[in-house]
Amino acid sequence: MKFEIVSRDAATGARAGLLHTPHGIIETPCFMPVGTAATVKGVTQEQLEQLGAQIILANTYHLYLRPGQEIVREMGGLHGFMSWPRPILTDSGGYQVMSLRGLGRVTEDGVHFRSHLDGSSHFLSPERAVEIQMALRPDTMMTLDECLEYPASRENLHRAMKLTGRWARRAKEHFEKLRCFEEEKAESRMHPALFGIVQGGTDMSLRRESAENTMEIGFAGYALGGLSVGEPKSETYDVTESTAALLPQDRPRYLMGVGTPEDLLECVARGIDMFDCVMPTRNARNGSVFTSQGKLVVKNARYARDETPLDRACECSVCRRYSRGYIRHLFMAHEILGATLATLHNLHFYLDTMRKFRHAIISGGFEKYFSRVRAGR
RNA sequence: GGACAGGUGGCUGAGCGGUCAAAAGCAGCAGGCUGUAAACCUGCCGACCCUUGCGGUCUACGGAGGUUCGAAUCCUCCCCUGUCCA
Repeated sequence: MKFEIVSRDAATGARAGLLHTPHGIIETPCFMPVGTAATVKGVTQEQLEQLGAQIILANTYHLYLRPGQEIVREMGGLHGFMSWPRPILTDSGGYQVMSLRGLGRVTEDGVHFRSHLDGSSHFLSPERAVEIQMALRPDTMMTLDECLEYPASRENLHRAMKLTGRWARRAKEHFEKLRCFEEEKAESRMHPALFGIVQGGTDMSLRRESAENTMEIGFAGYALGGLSVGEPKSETYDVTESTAALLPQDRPRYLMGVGTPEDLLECVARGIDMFDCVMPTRNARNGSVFTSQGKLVVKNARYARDETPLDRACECSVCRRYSRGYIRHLFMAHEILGATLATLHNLHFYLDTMRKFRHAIISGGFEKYFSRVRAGR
């Protein structure tokens, strides 16, 4: 997977690049909407294309449980299955180790867990995660990692980081084996790329060790995991900056699960190329939208008679046509369209924000942009 | 006209002598959401006051009386609603 850097900001770590994938070229920095169950909740694939989403996420754990990776494989992989022509990144299920921790048990081999759907027992290993993802056929897949909640003891962080490292090596080896097998059978010329994940919490010595180990194994791209799990913002930014600086210049850097619009700006400035987060979609469904003036809880009573759009400065299809008063009504009436309109707006806001960052990096105005936006807060 | 059943906070609806400003749900108000067990979750939800405390005062379980130290809860009368019988 080729990654070219098109432009670097002179004053910050920000960079603009092009990531070549089997399903097209992604302009970075980029935001990837989250579509866990092979759907970005509330919007259609056509709408995602119109919004300019270049790449979306899907989830190994969730798709393994339902409908099962074999069904997805038979139906043309994720791209055929969900009729999405652009790139897809699949997460490995590492996040579910944390979010569903009550249902799982981590061992050296992998994760034993009970399905949150029906309680049935399952086992996910680094090799298994690779196999499932190979069947899902994304453009980019992730190694299985262990993601810990904040706060975690240094001892536990160390253990999880070392385990993630051993899992990364196993995943890489299995991935290479499967790839060779595919090549022998001439099944595919367009292989997914595998990204490794750096763990270590907010402890920089652990982060450094994890980064060095992950780089030694060698991946097409490097992700920072285990951030924005409850730690103070300053720590998130410091760890991101210091860890990004350790990673190869010529590989994409992916900050997993982050974040707010503010987080995106701060972390683009620290050299991150890729982001994903459920915030724009989940918050939208819960009646809260992002605007150029900050967060707006559109379901609040104060907007009942508000004829203005969600964001006056926004040019999205929702803001061009619908009022806050109408959208609030849809939420109060539990009409599904409310969630869709808010999601369309939020995704536009996120995607447009990233496009602006990229444009600023390329045109040489990123630092000015960065300072202005920071000063505006 | 008669026989039952019933009238409780915006709604539905528990409570059936004190621990009741009154369960629960809904509605309403607000907050939270960061690699999605999330169209979810949490808090508030009679009024007023303050030293904001498992604080005080007032008003409140159809109406008016009564019994009782004490009544949404028991008694009497009245009003209203529903079902059934004439």
